[in-house]
Amino acid sequence: MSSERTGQGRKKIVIKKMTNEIHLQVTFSKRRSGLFKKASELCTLCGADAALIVFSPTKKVFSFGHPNVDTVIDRYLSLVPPQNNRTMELIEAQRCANVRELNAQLTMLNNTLDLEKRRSDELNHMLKMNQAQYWWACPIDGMNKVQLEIFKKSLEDLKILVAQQAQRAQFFETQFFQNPLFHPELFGFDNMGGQGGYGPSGFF
Amino acid sequence: MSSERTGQGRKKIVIKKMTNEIHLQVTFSKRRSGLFKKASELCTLCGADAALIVFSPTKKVFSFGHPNVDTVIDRYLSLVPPQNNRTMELIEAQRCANVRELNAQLTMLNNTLDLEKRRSDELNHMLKMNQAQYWWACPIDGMNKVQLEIFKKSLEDLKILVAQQAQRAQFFETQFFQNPLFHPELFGFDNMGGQGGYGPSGFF
DNA sequence: TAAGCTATAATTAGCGG
DNA sequence: GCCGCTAATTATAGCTT
Repeated sequence: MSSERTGQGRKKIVIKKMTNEIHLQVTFSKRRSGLFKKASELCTLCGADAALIVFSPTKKVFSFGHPNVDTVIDRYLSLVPPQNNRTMELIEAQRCANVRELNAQLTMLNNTLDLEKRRSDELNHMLKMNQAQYWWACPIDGMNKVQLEIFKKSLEDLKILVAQQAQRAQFFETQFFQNPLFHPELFGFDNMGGQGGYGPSGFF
Repeated sequence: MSSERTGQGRKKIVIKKMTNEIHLQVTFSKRRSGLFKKASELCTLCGADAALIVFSPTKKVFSFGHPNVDTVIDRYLSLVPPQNNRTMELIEAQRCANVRELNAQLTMLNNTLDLEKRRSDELNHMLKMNQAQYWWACPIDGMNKVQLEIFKKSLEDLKILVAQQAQRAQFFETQFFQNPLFHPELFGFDNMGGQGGYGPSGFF
């Protein structure tokens, strides 16, 4: 069935123009998305500004910019930062911080939901197993007790996660409902407002 | 002699603005070169044209272009209509629409999570009751079967809700990652970078 | 055409010089 | 700050569905 040693995995390639058009399309698509991801990560991690413009072999255009393409291009074309419009700069900076943060939040949210989905599936499966067993085993025997302990623990974790998410969601809702552009005191807020670590580590 | 192996090797990191300035500099340097390498490989492998401009946190500029930066920029700018006031209005309107929509999403998400929290509490309580009963009642009697049925149903509902939310979140993530300021359909060409989902399982 | 998989190549975080 | 090292994480080439 599945364990045919079909794919040998990734092979080394030489960086030369690909000849096979089909492979080229696929490779372009994969590598393009990888490139854009790396660019966005660089911006997020290091607070760098960047613009990336790519024309596909079929002449389609793809672009990414932080804070946005034109701003970076302008800066590049004339390495003179607009001194005459500091307010706009601040507003732009604030907006970008929000968008960046928003992206991070959405990423995290997606991760969390993904995890919850998986856990939900597991619980569901476990429940089915439990039910199936009721026909031939008495749950008073240790086995079911253990299962239920785990089950209970999972539910408690879920509860906590849900509560945390609700809190986070509320936080951002607040952020956006109050037009941030008109809150100068917020202008210094650095990327993330508080309650740190929403990576896997900070979360579980 | 190869003395003690002090390094533990690479550690997983969260894609969030780095706080340590020293680490940030090093990371920027490494990742920048990696990014430029990837860009150049994409051009060579697929015959794509690309321009990449990066401003370091310390405002230094780095650029790469194939065939060269200015050519690609010109080509890009010629595709994007001049930034007249009407276009700016459209862009701004679009952005506001996104934020408004996002707020609606967050509100809904909050409501959903609230509901789920309550349901989770109920289930938890139910489970405790269930466990308590194990000492004197055999769960094979209809009562527990019914409870577990409800439980199962609840989990299934939760699973669906979570899946829906994940989809929505992904939609918005895509919206923002793909340079939302330039919706191609507004300008008559298609630069949809497709393939959403940076972050979880990637992206963002 | 796109999406998923898996083994492997490539990148890079954390240290030390 | 740059270079090198090593172990782990990520990206992805070649297939399959």
